[in-house]
Amino acid sequence: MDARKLKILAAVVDNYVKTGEPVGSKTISMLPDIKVSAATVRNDMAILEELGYLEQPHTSAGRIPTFSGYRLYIEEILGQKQTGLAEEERSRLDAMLGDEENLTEELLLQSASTALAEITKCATVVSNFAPKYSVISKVEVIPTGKRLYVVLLITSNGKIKNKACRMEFDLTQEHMDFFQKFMQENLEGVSVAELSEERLSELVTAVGTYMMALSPLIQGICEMSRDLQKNEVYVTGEQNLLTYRDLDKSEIVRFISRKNELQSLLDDSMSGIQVMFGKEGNNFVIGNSSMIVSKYQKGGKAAGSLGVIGPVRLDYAKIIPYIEYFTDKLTRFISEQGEGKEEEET
Amino acid sequence: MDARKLKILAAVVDNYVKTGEPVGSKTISMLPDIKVSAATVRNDMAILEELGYLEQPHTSAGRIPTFSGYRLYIEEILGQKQTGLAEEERSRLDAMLGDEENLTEELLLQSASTALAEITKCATVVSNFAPKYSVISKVEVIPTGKRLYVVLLITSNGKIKNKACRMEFDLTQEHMDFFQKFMQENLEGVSVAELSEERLSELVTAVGTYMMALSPLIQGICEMSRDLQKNEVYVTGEQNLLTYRDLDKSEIVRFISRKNELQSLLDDSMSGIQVMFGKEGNNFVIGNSSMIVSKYQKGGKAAGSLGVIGPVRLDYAKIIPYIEYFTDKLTRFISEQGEGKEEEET
DNA sequence: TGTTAGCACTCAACCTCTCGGAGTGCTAAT
DNA sequence: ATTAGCACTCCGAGAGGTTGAGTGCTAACA
Repeated sequence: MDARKLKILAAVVDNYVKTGEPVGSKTISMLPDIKVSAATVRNDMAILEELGYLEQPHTSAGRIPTFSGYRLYIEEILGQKQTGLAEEERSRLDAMLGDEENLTEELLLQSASTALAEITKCATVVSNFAPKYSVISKVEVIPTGKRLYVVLLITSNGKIKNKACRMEFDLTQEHMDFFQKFMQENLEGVSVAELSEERLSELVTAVGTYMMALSPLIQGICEMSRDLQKNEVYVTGEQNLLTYRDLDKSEIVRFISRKNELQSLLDDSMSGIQVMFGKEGNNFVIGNSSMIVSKYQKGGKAAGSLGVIGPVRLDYAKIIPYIEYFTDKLTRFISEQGEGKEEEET
Repeated sequence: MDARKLKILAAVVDNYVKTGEPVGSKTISMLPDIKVSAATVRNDMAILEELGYLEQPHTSAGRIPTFSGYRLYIEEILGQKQTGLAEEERSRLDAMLGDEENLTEELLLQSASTALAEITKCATVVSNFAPKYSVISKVEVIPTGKRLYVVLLITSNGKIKNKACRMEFDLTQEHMDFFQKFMQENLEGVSVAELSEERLSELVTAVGTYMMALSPLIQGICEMSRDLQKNEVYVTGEQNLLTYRDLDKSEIVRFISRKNELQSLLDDSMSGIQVMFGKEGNNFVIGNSSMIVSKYQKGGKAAGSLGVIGPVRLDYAKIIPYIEYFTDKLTRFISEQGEGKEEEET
């Protein structure tokens, strides 16, 4: 695989991304940094096709990149890129994030993902790995109607969950005080990760038959803790996907309604930029789509990921730096925020 | 407008809804309850066209209903329908709502809207009018990080809002206790509707310069109260819209991203079934679409609405009873729930 | 041995033309 | 008032032809 072939591959990708049309040998031979004739390019393209990097939609059409072709191209880009973004681009991105007042991790994630969706005209995906170290900091019960109570669960990292529970009968103030005190004592400081069903059912038995009636509340806590342990995945800008002709509309629809399954693709295992192509195995994602994600960190560990989902035909050279910029920013922001918290937790 | 013309109009609508093709005179003349010949039907159709109820896509094609045609048709349906749903259909719908355990108004709304989306293959819209009579029942501040606090607002009808606020400096326990007590005293029992910006800024001044630093928290309450006063509008099943050929895809996309503007169409003014057609003035809705909504009630007043958005070409005769069934159910459910609450509030 | 010009070949895309059929409006008869 | 008959309109599907971009191969060339 000599340098010229790589150059030709890159030219095919660039051109195809730009125009959406198969790229012919003549087009490439006329590029400024290709010094050889169309015939030579043709020979090389035939070889690239044999190697599985290019393909022809039909005889007598130009070539388009295969998934492997894109992969190789992206590796090339990632290998040589060290330039990062121009100053003006960075400030443009910053402007899109909105004012820095009152910023929280969540808000930053949100604005980053909408900004990314707007720039790239793709759907963006954000996931927030359930922090292993967060602990319960508060449990509360609030009556909101006849035999209707809301249980509130607050974690050390500021997540608030609430759940309405219907009871068999009205609770007395005494009941509620007891429950709250009991839960506070038994759950405060308990890591969310440890909040298993068993642990809670232990509590139910500990609470005794007298308090049997409180089990809906405990059930509620159970459900909330399960939610808290789940990685959250949000997708924004799905509409953007509809504008691409090379994505199948009905697949997009299926994807949108099953997007929670994305979770399985986004765990905290890998780090750095990761590019996946649709329908290479994972058969719920959209065929002919690609997903670019990068992780952001918290205390040295992957804390979540941010990325885009779009057609395979994407301007990777532009989009990858954008995503990296945002995840870097998130990592930095969190570490600044985190300082105070770490102290608190020691 | 004699009975036969109405029958013919209805036949055109029925047929067009079923097939999507313009309907010709011959098709209609062969229907069992049309006793006249095709030529007669043609004459009547020409008159119906003159009256603006039918139109021709082009000469020498069949007729399709105009918006007015649909309107008239729907009025007819609404006029004569009193049958309601068959028992089996009702139980089918009930089954789709899931188990009745632990049901809240919100959950019921949610399951009704997903069920409706599934049955009708349309998008469904749900709005929850901000209840005018709900009052603040609890205010709370919880520290969640360095200079980071969450303010919690709970209303008498069980709505919980929370907002993270970044402060200039860390609050002492004393500060927090003061704030909480102060707010509790001044806001508890205050109707959400009265929670204007002015009222809150009065509080800020009342609190004095000493507590000036607490203004981010009060700001937070401000924002939450604004949210609480807003009618909530949710749309589900937008994907379904994409499957209709007679809706413009790009309009759907625009609609999805601007769906919060629906709010303006869904206020608590009217009640009963209401059918609107896209692009008859409201120019943000989807052209050639229709929206059927019905209101559900709480204490005799409209409390929210539930409906579907789909192509104009809808089986109104089926869908309208479905929607009515769900809104009736909601009204009933709420009034059962409400009993306890009303007592509480007196 | 790598590169290039030349040439025959392929195939999608586009245009044009034709033709059938569904449906109409009108008129005259019932 | 209703109907049969008839000439007319126009969409849409299909057939056929042309164009042009692009290819693979071969033979000549450095």
